[in-house]
Amino acid sequence: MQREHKLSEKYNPKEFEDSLYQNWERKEYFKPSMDKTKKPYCIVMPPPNVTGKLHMGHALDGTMQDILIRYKRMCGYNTLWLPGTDHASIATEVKVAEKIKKEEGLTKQDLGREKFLERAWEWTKKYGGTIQKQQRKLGCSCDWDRKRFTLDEGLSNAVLEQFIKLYNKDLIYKGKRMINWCPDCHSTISDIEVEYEEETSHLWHIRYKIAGTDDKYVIVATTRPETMLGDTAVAVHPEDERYKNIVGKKCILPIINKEIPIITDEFVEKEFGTGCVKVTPAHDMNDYQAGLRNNLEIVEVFDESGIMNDLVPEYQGMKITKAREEIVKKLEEIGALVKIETYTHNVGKCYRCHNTIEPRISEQWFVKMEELAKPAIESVKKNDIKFVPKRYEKTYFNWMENIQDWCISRQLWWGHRIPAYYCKDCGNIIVSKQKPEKCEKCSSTNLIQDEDTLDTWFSSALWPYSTLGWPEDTEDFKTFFPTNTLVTGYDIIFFWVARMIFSSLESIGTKPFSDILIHGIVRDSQGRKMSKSLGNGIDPLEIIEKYGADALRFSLILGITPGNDIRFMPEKLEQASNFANKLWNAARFVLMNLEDFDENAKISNEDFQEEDKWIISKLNTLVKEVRTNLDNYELGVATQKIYDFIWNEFCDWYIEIVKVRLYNKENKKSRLVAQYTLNKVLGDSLKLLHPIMPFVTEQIYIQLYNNDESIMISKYPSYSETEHFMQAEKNIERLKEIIVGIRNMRAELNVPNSKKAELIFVTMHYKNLIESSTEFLKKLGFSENISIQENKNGISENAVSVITDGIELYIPLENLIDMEKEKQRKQEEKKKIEAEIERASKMLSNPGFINKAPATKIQEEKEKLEKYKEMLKKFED
RNA sequence: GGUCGCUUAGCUCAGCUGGGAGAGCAUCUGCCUUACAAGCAGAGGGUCAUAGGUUCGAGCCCUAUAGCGACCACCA
Repeated sequence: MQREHKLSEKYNPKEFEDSLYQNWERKEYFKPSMDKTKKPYCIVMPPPNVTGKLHMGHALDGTMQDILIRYKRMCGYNTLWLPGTDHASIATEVKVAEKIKKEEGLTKQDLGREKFLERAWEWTKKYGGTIQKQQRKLGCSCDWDRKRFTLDEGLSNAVLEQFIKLYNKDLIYKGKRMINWCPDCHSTISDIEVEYEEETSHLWHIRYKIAGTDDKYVIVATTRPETMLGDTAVAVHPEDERYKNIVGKKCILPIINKEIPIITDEFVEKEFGTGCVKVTPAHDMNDYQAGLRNNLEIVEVFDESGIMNDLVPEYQGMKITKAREEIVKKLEEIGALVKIETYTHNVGKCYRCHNTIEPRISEQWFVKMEELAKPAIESVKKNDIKFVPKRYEKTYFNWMENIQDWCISRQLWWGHRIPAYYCKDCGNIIVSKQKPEKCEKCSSTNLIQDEDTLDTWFSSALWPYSTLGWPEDTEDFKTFFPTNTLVTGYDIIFFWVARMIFSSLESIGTKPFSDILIHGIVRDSQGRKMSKSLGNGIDPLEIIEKYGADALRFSLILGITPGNDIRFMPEKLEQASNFANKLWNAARFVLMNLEDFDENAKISNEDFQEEDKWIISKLNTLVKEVRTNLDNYELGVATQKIYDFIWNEFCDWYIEIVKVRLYNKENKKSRLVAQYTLNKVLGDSLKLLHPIMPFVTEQIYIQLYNNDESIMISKYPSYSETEHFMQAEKNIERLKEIIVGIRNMRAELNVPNSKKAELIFVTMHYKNLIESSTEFLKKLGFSENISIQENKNGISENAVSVITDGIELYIPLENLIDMEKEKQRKQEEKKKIEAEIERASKMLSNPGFINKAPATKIQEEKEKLEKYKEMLKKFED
């Protein structure tokens, strides 16, 4: 059969990446087979923000997942990779509000809830598909028909179901607590959404007069003088001798001249400031706790927008910052300000808008964490769920073991509205999926729903099962849950991973996934985090445009270790793209020489020449190792090994060795076997590489096998005992050594490759091997004739020698070289061997080594010593 | 304050359960050898942060120290 290939002369990913992808999608290769006889394997994709754009982090995340899913698919699993997006409540709401403000000059409130949500949906519909288009560009083989969105009907139902379940079990409650309030987003945020930033400010020392005295004072130090209006005590450490005498007395709050008690509490640090703390339970987390312990009154100073309330009319209506200035000024006037120190401390900021967080007391919905955390810790402890790398377990435990209740209500509109209804008449709370007809208690129909929505992570926490159809008992859910691998960055272990675990354990009773593959973040070439403000972000789409998706994927994966950050180096892209190019050209060569290849020809082991067995055996070992690496999530090493094999073994050696056979059309059998081997090795290499570089491999594969079957549904190569040829591996390695020796010698003695020279081999053991390899030895050894003899008889004293274990090679080059240089070279070689002998003998003469080292190791060293001794003799002959 | 990670060639990083230090880029020397100059063939370059310890043997295990980084906690 005549074959021809259609690979263009230059590797150009743009020519084929998109069309291959469309073809895969059209043929529904991304869909699970739902074949019951196959083992299921499922990855649920971490949902990016619905209106987001693909960044490098997504690219890394997507590539890793795609490698795993493609690998498992080729291994015969019934695979599902389920994609989707998150509504990202605050992020989206802020963006939409900004747009409306900019375009129409209206605020959210002007527009009203209903209208605002309409706009948000419009926005979502407009930008919602962007990231998925981009993931397609990257080659992600997700089943797009199953894509989910956290605000979909099904998922929203799951959210309600979960909420009600937890509420009925008393695991969700409404309570008045101190929460983190973002005055700008006008909403609560959870503890982990607060980011602490260092800020240089002041420490104001203020004196409070002790009641009943004229000249006795207590001095407190504070970073927030404006909250002093809400002070309801001053606290000192119980063991602080300095203040023993005033404890239990009262002091007078300046400005409002109110008497407040002086109390003791353990939370006060004696060494800090003056050792006296003003306690403002309404506006500080610690003070709040201290207030609870000491039964202190709670006095609020400002409202939810950060505006001073009517506590002191003078400051009413001021912003916090303004009030601070005014109050400091006032304190100075009345002589209560003792000193101002410059002070650097951490200030809590909103992770979204980066404005200062105000701790406030407010009535909110919480998830009770204590009970939920226990099984979540347990399942990781007993390895039911495994972190890769393992060290992240510690991070997880640390957090889970110290977890606080989770504030889940948000004063936002874009999200799942809390399914709680309040009876206006009797105050009863009814939690139900739909608005009840009437109050269960008083039968009033005057019911209103809670205004708040849920934390976006509440719905994300259900993602692994809500996307599969839960609470319905769907086919997908039955087949794929619990899912297998979760791939995500360490930055969302708390936000997301931990919450998925306890949510699933609680409401379904099983883990949501078995393995958690954690990766780091992609940094810029200087190691900085990529960020909008720095403008150092690299757009994966630009990279794909320039280098192709394969190169991007390869550069992100090669040589990485799980859980470590990676630096994005443009040089690495060059490497990746060069590799694709190398493979492309190798494929062109193979295809060129396969034009008359008979695929149906029967080849048996006896037909192979030594080099065929060598490469097949090498490939066989590679297959075994790569499978193990991929099974253990060592994507970086697996990639490195495939790269090394294709470039350094297959291209650099096998193809070069086999050229002679391909060009000699006389010896049909030899040529056919070479063709067979090329075909097989290239084909299997493509398969091995396919999960990492899906596009080039497919493009070549189609040409190689000249049919319609896609590489992505082909069988991943597996190790075969019958393809293991130890002796052939050793033999070819020996010949490689000889050839490298010749090349070295020529380079060092400046013998141009165009000067052909005779090769005289002296060997007993490798006679047959060399005889059967003369053709390629001539080519790679820059020679036109080769002779083999069993001893050195008749060889010129001045012939250049290359000595290896078991083979001596003499090359009569006397007329072409500087004999002085050759002598030096020989001396160097000899020295190296002597050094080896010394090393081995030293080891073997060490009684400790002989007594304690494993026998195999000792034997190995003995053999080496013998070998080098033998070689040294050859030098001295 | 606590936890974790990193420190290996000029640069960016690999190095699995301890058994002769690797890659890519950069540098230097030769090559347009009919798949590939995005290439081929060679070369140089490392007391594996420091100091101890365990071991016959340590880049790898243990202890301490230093520098860098991340996360958690939050002393007002």
